[in-house]
Amino acid sequence: MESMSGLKRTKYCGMFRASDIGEKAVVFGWVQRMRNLGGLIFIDLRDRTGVVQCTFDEAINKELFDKAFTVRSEYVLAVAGVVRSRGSDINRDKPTGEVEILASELRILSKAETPPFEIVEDSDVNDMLRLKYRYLDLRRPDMQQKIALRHRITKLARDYFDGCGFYEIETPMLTKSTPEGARDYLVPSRVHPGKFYALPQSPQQYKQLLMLAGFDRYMQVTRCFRDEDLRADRQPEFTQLDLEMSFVDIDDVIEVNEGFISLIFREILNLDMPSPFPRMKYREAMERFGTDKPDLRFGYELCDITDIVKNSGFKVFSGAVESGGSVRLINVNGAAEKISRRDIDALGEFVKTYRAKGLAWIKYSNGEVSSSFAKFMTEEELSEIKKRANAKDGDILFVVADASDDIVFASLGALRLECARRLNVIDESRFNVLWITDFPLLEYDEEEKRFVAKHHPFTSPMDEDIDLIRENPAAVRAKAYDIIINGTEVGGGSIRIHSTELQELMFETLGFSKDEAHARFGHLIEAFSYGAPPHGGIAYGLDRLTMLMAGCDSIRDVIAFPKVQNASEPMMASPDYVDKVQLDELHIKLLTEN
RNA sequence: GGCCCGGUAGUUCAGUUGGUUAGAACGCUAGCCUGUCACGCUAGAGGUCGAGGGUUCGAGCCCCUUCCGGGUCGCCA
Repeated sequence: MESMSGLKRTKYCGMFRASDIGEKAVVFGWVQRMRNLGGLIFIDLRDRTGVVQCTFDEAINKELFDKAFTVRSEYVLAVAGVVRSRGSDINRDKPTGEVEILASELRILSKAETPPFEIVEDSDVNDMLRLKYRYLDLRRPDMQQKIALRHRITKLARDYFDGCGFYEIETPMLTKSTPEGARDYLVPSRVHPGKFYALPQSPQQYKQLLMLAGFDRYMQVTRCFRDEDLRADRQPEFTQLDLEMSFVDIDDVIEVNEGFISLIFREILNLDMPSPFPRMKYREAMERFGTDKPDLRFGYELCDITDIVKNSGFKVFSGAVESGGSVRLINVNGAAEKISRRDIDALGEFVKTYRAKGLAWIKYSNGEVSSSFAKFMTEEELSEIKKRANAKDGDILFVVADASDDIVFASLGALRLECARRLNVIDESRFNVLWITDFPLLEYDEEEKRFVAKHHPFTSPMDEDIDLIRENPAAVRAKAYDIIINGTEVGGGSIRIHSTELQELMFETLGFSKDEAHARFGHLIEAFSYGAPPHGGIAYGLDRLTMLMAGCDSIRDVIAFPKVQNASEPMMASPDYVDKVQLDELHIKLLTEN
């Protein structure tokens, strides 16, 4: 091990260009690769900006050459020398390919074991191994770029919202468990035996209280915690870009945020996102795409044929209608020849995961019709279906019938995406952004036999729907909006309730007694009584936004130290057992033996 | 909690109806090589086939259990 003392970096490795020829250079970095040609050694030295080639010539300096010979991959080096041209041997694939550093000094600052996997771009290594050695995985250039991209998004966010008059204000991590919503991560209290803090699922109540406090505009880049199962786009701890504004209605929030989204796409991806962004009502999104986060980069829209088949001889269809459900289809245009019977069977299994009972289909191919259900239908019904679906020769239609609209929507919405993926019809270079608005305020929960808030209990109903709350809660629309990019919900927000009366009515509708409501949310209700401005906001999933902009399939790729499916973290090996002394101090007794 | 997919050398993978000594590429080690840049050439080392049990004359392959990972449904106000 040698000291770096006396050396000062002149430039990052990836920054050397022809204009630097003749300059003295000092670089620090990791050995990407060594090429020994016998008498001539090239070492590619890597830092976060890229690689630069360092050259060691036996004929020029035998001692230095011999030292370079001992270098291995991932050693940490300091190299001093002179930048020189590579003459005719330039490498056009690398930004630094025209030059090299002819070394006059080499210091080995740290040796390295052979890493468990190669540190190269786009390496295809088992996730568990990558995460166990995440510090090595993060050395890979593509990972460095993703983390850098994330930094740029947060930096632009802070600057942009600062320019719009937002204050960045921190809210507590140790807070209180909330009755509704996701499971909380709990933190035991040493000083209060038997009591627990909860880590925030979101700073929702705090940011509303900041509006009542008169800060007018607030933003925060903050960690949130939800103890639920993981997905490719869900981690137990994740980062929200959280905003709240006073004296605003829906359009005011949307306008500020369209400015932000346009800015980051322009600055980072050099893409123009013309605002205003399209808006679609929740009901339309469900009817056309079967989901409240539609990907509009392709067609295959849903089509309702309930009225056509309600009296048909096919009991699967007519029965579903009789039970109050619906029959809908998607037309996978031009795919009749590309989807085999085996594929259809697989897609049938696919929709069953969404609780559909089966998948009916009809194929128009070379003037012939084949179908799983045509024999039960009249010619008239079949021609009506074809007409409604706008089907042509070469198309295949998939039909789902169910007594529950939710199941029809969920399965066809997912099937639509699955077909698009299988047929590779999505233009991945495009970004499709839109707002979904007019969400229902409430949903009926069959298990709890009561209405629950679709968004959260502080969401304001539409002004014109307030009177409906008592007589027809299901029909009340919320002042809520989600921003969807490429079929991913990257943000959501709402205008909040700011009157005590309306908030109490809301709690009443959700089935809380007055006492319960005050026990759980008394602080908020009381706060509203001291002068609350109309306010609303939005929260972005920063991980998801970064994932989309980085072109990744999982948010784990844009989180430095993510967790795996069982919510553990392989590198630190968390969670872990703790000492009994620690537990005693926290007044905790385990039910299971360690 | 359910369903689907996967686990073979350091890494990524192949491995035939169950049949001799489990292979390839990359990486690694050593030697040669002065213009490479995925350097080249030569040689070599490297395997509890995730774990446990079973069937069989014989299991990487078949069966059971289990662990781990990925995706997903439920869940995620």
